[in-house]
Amino acid sequence: MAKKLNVTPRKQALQSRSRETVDVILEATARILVKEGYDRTSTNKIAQAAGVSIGSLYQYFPNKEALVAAVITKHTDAMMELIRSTALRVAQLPLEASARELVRVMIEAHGIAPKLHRVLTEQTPRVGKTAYMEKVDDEAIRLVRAYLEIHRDELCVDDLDLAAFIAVTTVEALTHAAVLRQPDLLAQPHFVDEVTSVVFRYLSVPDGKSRKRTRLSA
Amino acid sequence: MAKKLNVTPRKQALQSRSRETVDVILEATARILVKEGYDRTSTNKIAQAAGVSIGSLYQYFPNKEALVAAVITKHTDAMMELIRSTALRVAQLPLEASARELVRVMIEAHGIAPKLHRVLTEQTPRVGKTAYMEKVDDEAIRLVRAYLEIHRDELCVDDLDLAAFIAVTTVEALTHAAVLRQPDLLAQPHFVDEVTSVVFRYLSVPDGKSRKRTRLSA
Amino acid sequence: MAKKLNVTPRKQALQSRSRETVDVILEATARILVKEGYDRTSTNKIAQAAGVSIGSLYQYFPNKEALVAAVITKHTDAMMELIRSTALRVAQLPLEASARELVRVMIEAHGIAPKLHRVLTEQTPRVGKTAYMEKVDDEAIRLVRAYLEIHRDELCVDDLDLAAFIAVTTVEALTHAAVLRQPDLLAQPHFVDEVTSVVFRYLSVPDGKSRKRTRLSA
Amino acid sequence: MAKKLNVTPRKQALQSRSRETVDVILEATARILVKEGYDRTSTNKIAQAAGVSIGSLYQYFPNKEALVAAVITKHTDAMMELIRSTALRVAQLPLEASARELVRVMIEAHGIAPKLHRVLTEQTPRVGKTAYMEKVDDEAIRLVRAYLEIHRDELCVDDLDLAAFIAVTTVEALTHAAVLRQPDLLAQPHFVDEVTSVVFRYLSVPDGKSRKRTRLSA
DNA sequence: GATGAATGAGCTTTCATTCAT
DNA sequence: AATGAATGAAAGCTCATTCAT
Repeated sequence: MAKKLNVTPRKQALQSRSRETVDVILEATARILVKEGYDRTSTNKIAQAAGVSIGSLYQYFPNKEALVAAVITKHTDAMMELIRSTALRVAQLPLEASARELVRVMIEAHGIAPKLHRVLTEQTPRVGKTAYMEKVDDEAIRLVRAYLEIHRDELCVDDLDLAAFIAVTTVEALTHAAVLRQPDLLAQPHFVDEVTSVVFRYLSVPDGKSRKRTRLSA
Repeated sequence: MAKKLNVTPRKQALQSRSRETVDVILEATARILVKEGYDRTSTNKIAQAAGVSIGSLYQYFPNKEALVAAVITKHTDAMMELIRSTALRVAQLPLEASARELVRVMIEAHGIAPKLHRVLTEQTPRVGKTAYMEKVDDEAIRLVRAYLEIHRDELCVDDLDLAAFIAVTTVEALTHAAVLRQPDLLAQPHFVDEVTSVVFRYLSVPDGKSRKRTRLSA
Repeated sequence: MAKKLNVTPRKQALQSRSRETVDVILEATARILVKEGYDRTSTNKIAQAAGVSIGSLYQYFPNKEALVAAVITKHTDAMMELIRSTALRVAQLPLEASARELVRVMIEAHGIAPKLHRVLTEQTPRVGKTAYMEKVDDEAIRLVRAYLEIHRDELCVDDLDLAAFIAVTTVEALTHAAVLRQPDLLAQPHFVDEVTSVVFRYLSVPDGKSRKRTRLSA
Repeated sequence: MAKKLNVTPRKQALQSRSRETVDVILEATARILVKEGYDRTSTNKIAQAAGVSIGSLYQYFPNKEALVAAVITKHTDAMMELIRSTALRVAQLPLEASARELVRVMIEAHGIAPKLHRVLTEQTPRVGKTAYMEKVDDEAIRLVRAYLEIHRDELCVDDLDLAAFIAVTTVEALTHAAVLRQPDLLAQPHFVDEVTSVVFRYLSVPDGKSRKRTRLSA
């Protein structure tokens, strides 16, 4: 019943002229998504905003979804690049400092294109197999999982998969909510402190305790 | 630029027959939203699924947005009812138990109609001024804020607004992610423990410490 | 690869208003087909010619092919009605008279809407399973086959299936070619004589011969 | 109203390389016509199938119609070559043998590229002034007319124009129908016998009769 | 009130054709 | 000569919405 969607770009714009055209189109797509929202975004508006004929647009992208998918990929790639490079940098730092860096880079990543981020988050139907941000989260979880493995004895948690999931989801959610709903929070320096504290306290062995945290009473 | 939207239902539908029709329409709307996604949802499909003529549908709702808005209101009201009643119940409980109850009720609330929840979360453009879930979160934050006020001396946080925001956002995000992406997590009882732990450790005074948590070193 | 085409009409226009709309649309379709040819026929032109909105057109027909299919059905039905009623009438006539009637009715049938007939014949891609005229031919062959069965002993042919196929195809082709390419032929009365003669001489026992025609030497 | 069409190829392509390119393009056109049908045939697809840039294609053919016209010409030329050479060969043969040869060569001619033949027959709008096959038929009629002139005293028909028209149209139609709709008929040797019989009996003086056939009674 | 036929703006997409390189 | 990126008119079709019955 549901129309099958081919989300892969149409041809690999190799010449510099077409490379440029593709870029112009993607930038226009992002602009229109922000300005109009997903629903009111149309291929005609995109082509017009890009200063490109509708025919050219369709030479590179088979449909609207493919355009949005390309924008998503471009944007999540940018976010992931930041996160990955931070992950490398903090591998040897102690837990608290790393947590702080995780928070910092998440805020930075959400700051790349906050309005676009909002549209992609709130309105874009899942394209292909994965919703926007899921792949960012998934890779971030893998990176954090690896970090936790190395720092296992500073931790009071058993299930590292779960811990990584919780840490990343929490930081992502708080950052996300701050960016979208309380942008003034980001200015206050203790916002970073507090979010870091959430993660650090969750993961670390409390002072004067044994590594294994006593199970909370039910 | 953007078309002005009248999102209020058309008539109060006080008579019981009308009340019924409205319900039928809203249930059909939810069903179609789940089955087809926001984009492929059309008023004609809804009318057909509801067994109501398109004309009748427009007698009760002035446009498509109003339909979706009504579904959102209905669904968030149901969630809020759960949360509010829990809030009343736990007002006198100690912090940890309350946190646990907050987690529990959030999971419960997300379980009311998970597929609809997903569509409303991921695809529905903001209706009126507010995005779906924002009003749930906002009221939950107010309730938690009130609780924290009462329990202030069990806490190690200064800024109760921020603390409430963090607590609610975190629990909501973890619950949400679990429901949508890791539903098996919900079965494992220690998921609740862990999420409770995140909140409790963030808020509570660590053993053998003074109330005021020492600022984490940067 | 090839797009699947749904050629069935969309809804069964029961009310008299819609019945009328459907008729108007089909008449316009035939008109545009004749005026513009199949390729230049577009649903928009049809709607405009019908004095109907494009939306109304699509309420009854899912696509251009379905429109053309409906026109074909309507036209071939009209042809078949003529042919069938003639078949009934000539069942008891002797071979030559029947042949003459077959020729006559074929000319009549081709005269119903000769220009439309040309477009449907020459330009319309096969729709559904059967090309235009094939179903007419097929039923005509069945009718002639039945006739031959009854008049078997006036014939010099063995294979009645083949004989019916040859008789119908020949008459159809000659009529068709005359209508489309030599319309003046139709005015000359001996055209009917000659075509009748082709069929009659092929089928009938030559004077002074036994029923079984001697096989022509190879 | 209808766009004026220039159907003549663009340059004579006398150089051997150009000649080759033109051939490649025409073969690709035929291939695509068969594979996709006339409607879905596009110049871009043809260029791609030919391994030639769309620009080059337009260097040799001014538009799509010219391409199709060239394919038609090529194909009808091939058919006519066969028919013409047979006509030369049978000029001195008696009527029945000639008729048989006419049938045989028509079947052979229809077998040159049956799928292409079908597309050209059923879907291709008339190009220039003439429909596909009309020119084949017209020349075949001229050839048969000449034959009949020579063999006039073996015939029982007066109007040689009409007789030639009837003979050619009949054989063409039967062969055509057999190829397209009953290909198994072609395998049965008595199919040729029967078709020959149709023509021969129509044209020849019945045994024991005077040359002038008595007018069939109405 | 209820119905559903009708509307038409506007969307996605194709494709013959041009033209700068 | 060849290339293929670019063009844009125009096609097919959907769907929110209206309104005569």
